[in-house]
Formats: sequence, structure tokens, C-alpha cells
Amino acid sequence: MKDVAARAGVGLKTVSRVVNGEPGVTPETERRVQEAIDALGFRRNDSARVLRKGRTASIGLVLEDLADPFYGPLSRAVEEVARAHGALLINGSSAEDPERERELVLALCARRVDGLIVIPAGDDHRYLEPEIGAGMAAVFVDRPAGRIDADVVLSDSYGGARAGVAHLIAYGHRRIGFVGDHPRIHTATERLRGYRAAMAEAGLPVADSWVSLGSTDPERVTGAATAMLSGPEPVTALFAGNNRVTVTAVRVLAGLPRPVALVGFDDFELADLLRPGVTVVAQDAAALGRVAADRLFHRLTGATPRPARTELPTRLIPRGSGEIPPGA
Amino acid sequence: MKDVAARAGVGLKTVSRVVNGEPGVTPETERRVQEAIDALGFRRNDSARVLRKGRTASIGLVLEDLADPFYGPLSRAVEEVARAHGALLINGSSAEDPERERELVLALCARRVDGLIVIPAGDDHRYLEPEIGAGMAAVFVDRPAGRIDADVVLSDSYGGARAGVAHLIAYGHRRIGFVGDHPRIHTATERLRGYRAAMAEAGLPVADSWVSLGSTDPERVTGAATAMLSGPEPVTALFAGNNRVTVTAVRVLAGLPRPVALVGFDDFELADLLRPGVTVVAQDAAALGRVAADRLFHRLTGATPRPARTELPTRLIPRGSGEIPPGA
DNA sequence: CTGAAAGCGCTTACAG
DNA sequence: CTGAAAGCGCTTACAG
Repeated sequence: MKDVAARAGVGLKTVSRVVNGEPGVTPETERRVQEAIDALGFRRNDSARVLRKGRTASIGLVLEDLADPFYGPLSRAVEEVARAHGALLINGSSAEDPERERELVLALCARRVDGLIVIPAGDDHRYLEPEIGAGMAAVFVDRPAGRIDADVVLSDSYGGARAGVAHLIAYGHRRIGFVGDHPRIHTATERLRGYRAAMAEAGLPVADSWVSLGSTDPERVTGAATAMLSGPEPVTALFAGNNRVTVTAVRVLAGLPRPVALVGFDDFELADLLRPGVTVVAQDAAALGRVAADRLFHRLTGATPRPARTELPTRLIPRGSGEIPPGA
Repeated sequence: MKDVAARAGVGLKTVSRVVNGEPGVTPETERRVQEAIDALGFRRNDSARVLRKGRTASIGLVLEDLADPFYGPLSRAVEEVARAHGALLINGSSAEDPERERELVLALCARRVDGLIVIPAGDDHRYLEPEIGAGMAAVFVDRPAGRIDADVVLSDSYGGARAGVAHLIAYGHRRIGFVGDHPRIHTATERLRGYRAAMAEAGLPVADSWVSLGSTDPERVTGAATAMLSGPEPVTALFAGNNRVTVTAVRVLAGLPRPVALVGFDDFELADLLRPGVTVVAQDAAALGRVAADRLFHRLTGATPRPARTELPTRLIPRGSGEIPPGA
């Protein structure tokens, strides 16, 4: 900028005015400055600008895995809101590791992102207290923050799972298996709670062997589902706790001689083209991202509402797999 | 930092040493400084650090759409390489709009990211010349840069499409349709070139009505595929130019009374569970990202190889849909 | 309409 | 082992 000023024969502040389109510069001066800018290939260094202004015009998004199809639309929705506010998105994957989540979040704080959207891997976020105290805005998505009071935007996991299991019960099932994600993950336990509620409301018992929480690794899920489907009193229907479990469950059921009912949490592409089509409890990933980002930018404009919990509804989409009666 | 120094009764530089783990500080001094840091909730402001050091420890990734399942694994792979080098990832979607791509890229340059990975939407990147001249490193992925000489990492679209179409020909097809992305997109024209090569090598003519390039919008693709499949001399097989076209083609074919062969470019989840399984020419999205990021960081360590073009091989995966003979 | 001085919060290059 | 001064490249708050 100094070089530009020298070449155009003006002061630093005038260059700054031209670069930022501020008023109060003669057309002739502006022309000279612009010429110098072009000749020197000058581009404003935003690092310096950020240091002076205090705002980085960027927000951080920490999620589990950018490669998971659930997070793509969510990220994109956050990005669109950020873009509408002139902010860039810094993205990071925690790989479901609380320590990695913490490192990422603190690195983003050190960069002074204007705000943070976090899909938490860990269940203790007290490490964020000093940051929030220092003015950092943070919104949690998909799972609540642990041990701190913060905004959170969730899908109605409990209600969705309950409706999905009730759907299977309505089709005559009495022995229904539940295969879900690791019990450390909030959505997994909420969905299990929904399953138990639906069973209890129908007066049905739940055998321990019908419930399996753990890694969504295909081998683990295959083993768990296969165990429930064998033995003297196999389950006649399966409720899958998330998209990855559902996909593996579809593979397991495809290899079975008899049809078994299946309802999965999370919709996925082509679910309608499988035979049978896969009945799912759909959640709106893009809406989760959009609502969370809106909340964040609301805070960034100076509003300081008390931290709130927002639950987005889910939607049951019958496609065939969830309407198979027991013993079909 | 000034406050920390004052509270600990030391100089600024000593605080800096402790914060950065530099040697040459008495344990006792370090303890005092650490205490002040904790008491004040101090966190180093990386904006200032960046300004002084000249490196932001971040790279930019501009792609078409974060929500597209093809880009998720690619982004994640880039992120992992960046992480290994201590860098964060700033992500942006061009939405296939050249002007938006340009805005994003220039915004990232203004932030002085250390390097750039770009999946180009436009075909003229001369706007990057001043930046590259000023030392910005850029690697293009999936499609080459337009009108500038730059590193590029691609899948072998030509060879993959040619192999896919040859596969259909080997199963007896003579009239094969090609539905692809917009002709402005490099991969679309390369895959079309592969299609034409395979047809020519088999001595087969290509009717104009068998080829349709354009938007991957489901309506457009449905119309194009339907037209090729009707009339007095309908095609007996379809080659789909990318993942989104393939998905729509599967839907179209599912509604047809007779079986029609299909080979798609890009693999997708559950392709093996559809009936018939979908035969695809698979490319490795994660490898594209990994190789591009490796190249970028190689440049960032000071190496200045001449810009090179790297082509990653594709792999034909027969699953059933591509092995349906004509008139089956 | 224009510009000189101070300062954002660090690191660098020295000096003690 | 420790620290004072200068500077990274901008913007802010003034003054003319």
C-alpha cells in the first residue's frame, strides 16, 4: 500500500479510501491510485485489516466428517448464510475425537473467527468458557454442548425414533431390534429413548438382546443385526439409528431369505429406488445448518438472547421396507 | 499479551517465548507467565502472528458444491493433508458460477492463504496471474485451469469413458446414448471424447440424437434420456457422464418396461444394492484431493517444479446394469 | 478532499 | 536467561 501511495503520489489514507470504495476522493485522484494499484498488482492484505478491525469476517464450522453425506448439505447451508453476511467458512473434521474437536475449536478461536458452529464430538465443553466469556459466539448443532450453557439446534431424535418404531408396531411387529451409534453420542441415546417409549406405550417388553449401541463400522453393525435376527426368537423388524447403520442394515437384510422390516433414521439418496424402498425418519440437514448459522449471525449483530434449544421436526417417509408385516 | 507481561512482571518477548514453547526461560519465570496467562484467559491472537510471520497456516479450497457427495471425500482428503502440515482449510462453493469462483479465489488471496486448491467453474483463470506472480501457489483439481499454466490433478475421464462404452459394445450394443454435463465443463467433453473414440474404434456411427450435453438437472436429464429411448431406433444402452446423471438415469430406466443397459461415470453408495447393480467407471475422489494437496504443500516448502498435469486412473466396476445385452 | 500519526497484537533482530 | 525497539500492513481518529 505504501508503494501504491508513493507511485500515485498520495497519502496512505487515500489509497485506503480507494481500495475500500470510501467517498471523498476526486475522480482524478482515484484514477491515479487505481492505475498504481493495477501496475503494482496490489491486493489489500486482509490479515492487517483484520488485526485492526477486530473482525475476521469468517466463521468456523467443526463437524465430524466432511465426507459424511449428512454433513455436506449442512456445511453448504452454513456457507450460504455466511456468504450472505460476507463471511468465509473455515471447516474442520473432528473425526469423532473429543481431543481433536477441542484442538480445532481452540485453533479457530486463536484465529479470532467471528463465531463458531460446532457439531460436538465430546461431552465437556467447559474449555470454551474463557472464549465465550471473551465474547466468542458459539452455536452447537445436532448434539447439545456438554456442561456449558449454549445455543443448540437439534433434530427431534426422540420424537422421530418414537414415531418410526410406532410405525413398525402399527404393522404388527412385537419384537423390534434397535441398532444405533455409540452411547456417548447424544442422538444415539435420544433415539434409543424414543424406541423404548414407543415400545412401552404399546405395552411391549424390550429384551436386552434387541438393543445394540456402538460403532457404526459396518462389521460391528453387521454382527449386531445378524445376532438379533437369529436365535429362537429373532426380531421381525429393525430400527436403524442413523444413515450409516441403515445402509449396512440394508445390506444385511438383502442377504436374508425372508423379508424383515426396516425403518432408518436419516434419509439418503436412492432410498426410494431400492427394492423394497427404505422407509425412513428424515431430518433436514440443510435446515439444521441454516437455523444454526442464522442464530450465530443474529448474535454477531449484537443481540444477546439467552442460549436456547431449538428442535427441528422429523418426517416419516414410508417406502415399503417399514410396511412389511412380521412373518411375511 | 501486554497484560500478561505486566501481571507476570516480565517483558513481552518472554511471554511470547512461553506461549510458543521456545527455549530459554527459567522454569520459575515460565510458571509465573503461565499463571498470568491462565488468570487472564489469554489466547494468542493469530491475526497478529500471521501479519508478522507472513504465513497464515491455512489453505483455501474452492469447489463446486460442498453438498455434492463427490466433493465430500475430496475435501476431507485435502483437510487431512492440511492438518498434517498444521494448516486449516477454508472452504467455498462456486455453485458452478465462474464469477463466484473468481470472487472466492480473490477473497482467499486477500486473506493470504498459503495456497489454493481450485475445482474451477470458469475457463479463464488469467485473473490469477498477478497472484501467482506474487507467490501464491495454486493447484487445480478435476478440471484444468483455463488460459494459464498451472498444476492440475485429474481423473482419466477420456480413458474411463472409453473403457465404459467399449464395455457396452462388448456386450453387443450398437446404439448407445451419451448423457453428460454442460459442454463448458472439461470432464464432460473429455468423457464425450472417450465415448466417440470407443464408438469409432468399433466402427460404429454416432447419431446426433444419441448425444446430449447440458445441465445435470433431473428434468433435463430425464427428457434427454427419454428422447433417446423412444422413436423408431431407440438406443439400447446409456452412458451417463457423471454421478448425478447416473442417478437420474437409474430412475428413468426403473420406469421402463424393458431392461436397458447403463454404465455411469463415478461410483456412488449403494450402487451395488440396486437391482440390477449399477456398473460404473469409478474415480477416486479422495485420491484427487490427496494428490492435489500433496502437490500444493510440496510447493509451499519452497520447491518450484514446473506446472504438471497428473491423471489418476479410473476403474470399471461391473455390477449388472452394464452387462445387459441389447433387446434383453 | 487529503494526509500524518498512532495503534491493532504479535515476532524479529538485537543487545545485554 | 531476558527485554526494548522496530515493524508486519492496514484502519482509526484527527487535523488541515
